[in-house]
Amino acid sequence: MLPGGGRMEIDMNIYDIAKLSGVSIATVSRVVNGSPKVSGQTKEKVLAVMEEYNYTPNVFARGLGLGSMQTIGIICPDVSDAYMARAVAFLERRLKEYGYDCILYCSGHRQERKEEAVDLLMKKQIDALVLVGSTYTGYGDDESSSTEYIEKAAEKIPVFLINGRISGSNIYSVYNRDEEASYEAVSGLLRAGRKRVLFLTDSSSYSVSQKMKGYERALQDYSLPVLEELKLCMDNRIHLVRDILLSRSTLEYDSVFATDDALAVGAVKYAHAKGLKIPEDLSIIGYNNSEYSVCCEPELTTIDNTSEKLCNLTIDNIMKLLKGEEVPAEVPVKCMIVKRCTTDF
Amino acid sequence: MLPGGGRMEIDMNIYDIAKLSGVSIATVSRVVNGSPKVSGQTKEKVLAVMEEYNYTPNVFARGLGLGSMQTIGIICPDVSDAYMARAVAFLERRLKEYGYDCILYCSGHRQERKEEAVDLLMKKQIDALVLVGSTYTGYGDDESSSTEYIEKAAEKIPVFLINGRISGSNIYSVYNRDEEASYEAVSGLLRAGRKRVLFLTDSSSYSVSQKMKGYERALQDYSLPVLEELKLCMDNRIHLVRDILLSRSTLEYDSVFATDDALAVGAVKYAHAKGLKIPEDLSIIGYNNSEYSVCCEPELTTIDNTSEKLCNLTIDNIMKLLKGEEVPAEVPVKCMIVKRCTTDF
DNA sequence: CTGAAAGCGCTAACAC
DNA sequence: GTGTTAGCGCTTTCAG
Repeated sequence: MLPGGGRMEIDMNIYDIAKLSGVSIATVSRVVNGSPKVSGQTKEKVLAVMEEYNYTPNVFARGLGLGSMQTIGIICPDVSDAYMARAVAFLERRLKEYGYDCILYCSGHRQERKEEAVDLLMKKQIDALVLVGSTYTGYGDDESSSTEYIEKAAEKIPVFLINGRISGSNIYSVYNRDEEASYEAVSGLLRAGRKRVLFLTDSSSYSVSQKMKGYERALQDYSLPVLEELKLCMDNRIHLVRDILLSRSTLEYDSVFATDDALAVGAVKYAHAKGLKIPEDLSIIGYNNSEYSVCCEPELTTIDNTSEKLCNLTIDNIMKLLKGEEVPAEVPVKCMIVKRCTTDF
Repeated sequence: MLPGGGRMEIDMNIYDIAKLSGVSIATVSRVVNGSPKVSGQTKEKVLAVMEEYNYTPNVFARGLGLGSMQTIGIICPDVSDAYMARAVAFLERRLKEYGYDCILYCSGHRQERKEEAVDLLMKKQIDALVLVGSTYTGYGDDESSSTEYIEKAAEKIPVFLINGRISGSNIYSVYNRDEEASYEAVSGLLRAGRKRVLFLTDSSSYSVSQKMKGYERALQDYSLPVLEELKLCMDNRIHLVRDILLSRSTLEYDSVFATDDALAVGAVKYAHAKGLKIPEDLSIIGYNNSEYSVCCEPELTTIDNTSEKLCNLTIDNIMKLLKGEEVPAEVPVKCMIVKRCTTDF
């Protein structure tokens, strides 16, 4: 039974439209693709018929001929992470403006699954690949991390790294100057008299390694030792972080530099649980300038690494490249420290 | 110039593989699709060749024939929202396990853009459509909100609502019992002696309307008036909420019931700014049991509406349906109140 | 400017 | 079991 006044919604194909408008399928194809060599009259006629019957070209058939489906693959370790989510949301929105669809893959941090993600996405005949997060830079969770799979993908389609850095042909990196920002932040801590800075992270990635470099460089500049015991890695769930910190009761530190806001909030919770005053007894710095940083009490001093900026630069690159223009292989971006209440500098 | 020892990576097609393994394309197709009627020997031979040349069937050609690409469309208003992000991450992961890819669209809350999202996704020949969030239930930001576009999509492919509820053929809803949970929560507030409960929300959706119903029913059960001035709607950005609340200095209330944790945190920040004690001077309840709720100080009493549960039920439905099994059109799910520190009940 | 026809790579009847 | 063949719907030469 059909609804009252509704037209029967049967999918039409190019032949139907051609017949209905009294032209050949080639002509229909031309107007669909906006070819200039169609007379105004025919064009309008065809357009009218397409409109009337609500015709949509079949993407598969079109893809078969063209070998492209106006689709861009996005891979990130985990969209439920606030930083990733913001980046993906932003990418998706901008890319859609340009008429591209996004296929999303969450790969986690394991090498094997990252390779699989790239593999599967490549089979989808995507036009470009965007990798969000510096985990895709050979610093995965397991030793054997290699970026070969990315370089291989780049042989076929352009690969864009957001906050990652791989050099290779057809690979384009936009990343934060994390080393620099971390150096500044930790220096601030040391300048304010802190001696033992806990380095808190939740993964090992290029970005984390940069942050650690900055951390170590600052320590060295202040003639302080780099202590392995002061480097901790754990999942970035607030209560979990607090509890782990509480359990490590013999570990001494007067400040925390976290590679992610949620970790820093965990440290804040730890301070509360121990009755430590912030920033007097414990000074804390987060990373990402996420909503978490204004959620806790006191609010976090954090590093703003504006994923929007990285995303925008990347999208510019994508569009340029797809239009055949030249694009820079590497774009480093400066991050700013947002001073709030968990530090006294 | 080709890289040293690498094999030339030219895409092969089914004909190449057929030739190389000395069989017909039909046989290759059969082994690709795991057809049982292929002898073990031939199968292995073909498999070996496919492996050796790293053959991948062309998805377009396959899609053209099958009219499907093992792809499921996901639409949500905004992945950068914590609740959505969690749901999308979860869906993506589970769906991938079943061999489905996800195309993601963020539609915002405007009717026009929601219709566009569905439209565009339908053209991608997706096998099913998942709508995350109750905004897709005719309660969008503008008056003219209709769910006709969803019903129309459901004529072609099954549509699954996560935390939304539309009845119609080929539409399957899994949603929280928000009315009930809100009733319980607000009743708790009233039982503890609160008289003026601020209702804080960030959108108008089916879910919000249910929460409001529960709120109003509780009020009525305690013979308290439903005051329109105590219903506020604003973006769920923490500092923004705090500032708006501060600016509405004449508005009086002794408790807040928020439809989202971030809003509730905004209220916590407001209380801090005004020097109000929580929960003594201001009692606050959030919604979603997100990390925000354990991030602020004191930690939020909130309603756990476990998107995981809704997602799991939905995925079960999808898989059943795609296998031709029967599935329930509606599955209501109970939400629990997680009591933490911002209430005194 | 327009039409005819040859693919694109794969699936699924249908024969053998 | 295996091969042959006719599409799937569209793009794109190549003629006209």
